[in-house]
Amino acid sequence: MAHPLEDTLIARQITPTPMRLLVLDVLQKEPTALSLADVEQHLKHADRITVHRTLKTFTDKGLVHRIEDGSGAVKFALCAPACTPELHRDLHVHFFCVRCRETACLPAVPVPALALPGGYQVQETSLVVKGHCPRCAGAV
Amino acid sequence: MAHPLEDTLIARQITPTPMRLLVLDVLQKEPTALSLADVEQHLKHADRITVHRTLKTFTDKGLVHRIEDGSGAVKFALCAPACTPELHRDLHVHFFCVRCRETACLPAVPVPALALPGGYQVQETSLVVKGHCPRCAGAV
DNA sequence: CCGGTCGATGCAATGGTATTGCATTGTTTA
DNA sequence: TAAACAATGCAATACCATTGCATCGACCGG
Repeated sequence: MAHPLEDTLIARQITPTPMRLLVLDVLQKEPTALSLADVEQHLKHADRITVHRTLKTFTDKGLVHRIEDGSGAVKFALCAPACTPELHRDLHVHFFCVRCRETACLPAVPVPALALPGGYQVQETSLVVKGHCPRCAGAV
Repeated sequence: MAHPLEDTLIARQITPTPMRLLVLDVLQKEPTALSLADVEQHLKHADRITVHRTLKTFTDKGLVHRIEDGSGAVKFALCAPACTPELHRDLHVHFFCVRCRETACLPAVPVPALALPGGYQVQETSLVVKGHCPRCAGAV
């Protein structure tokens, strides 16, 4: 089809706008998770607040997921197609490199099932591994 | 012994001071992890920056561990005695209740071993589960 | 064609948390 | 006693996230 980016937004019930297409494009091209400031830097002429609200919209609609990697800033990455706003199905591990401060999604490593004590109602699980990524580990 | 709090600090090579003993006392008495603001609130007359540096000292010495639970503020909780500044041995799951915003350590739930792709050098693993704690789940 | 409504955008301003600089206090040590 | 050092406290700063408000533009009914 002619406009795959637009279709991606429409499938999530997000009105396609130029700004949203730009943000989505950046997210699709980057292999790592991006913070608000990262996206802003890719789109030199974009307003910070608008990007912020765009990412919030994407998150609410289940298009991207938030990653709190401990870097101080929340990062965002595209969700798997099976994810919905209500249920985040794409439970994978995130790796935060303390050297280059990049956060990578590791879809091949699922979050293992946990046996919590009784009474806890789980909504979401976040598993972040910190260390050196292959590139930085080799460069030391 | 007469001063178990002092001995705890000395064992970690931390000079005991009144302020540090107070902070340690608060951490020991609270069952949940505490943020900087939480500790500050327990110690009405304590300076925020001093508490901050006290917690930083404790973290550096391996007495407490940092928990980034996504609440926006970093929280702190006492480590197991086996932990050292170099190696954090007490790898357990943390539970963040989205209702009361309290973070609990779940020592009974260890972090499972992960099979990461080759090349990654792991330093630290953080597993935070979000949802409703037993108290809040029952109160709904 | 016109006016109204609504969503999206952009600027300004605010709030909260973490952090640093510097002066002061207090304790140890020569 | 004086110097040295650690700990403390105040002031100021930086950074990220968020909200309020005004504007723009598309869509819709009349």
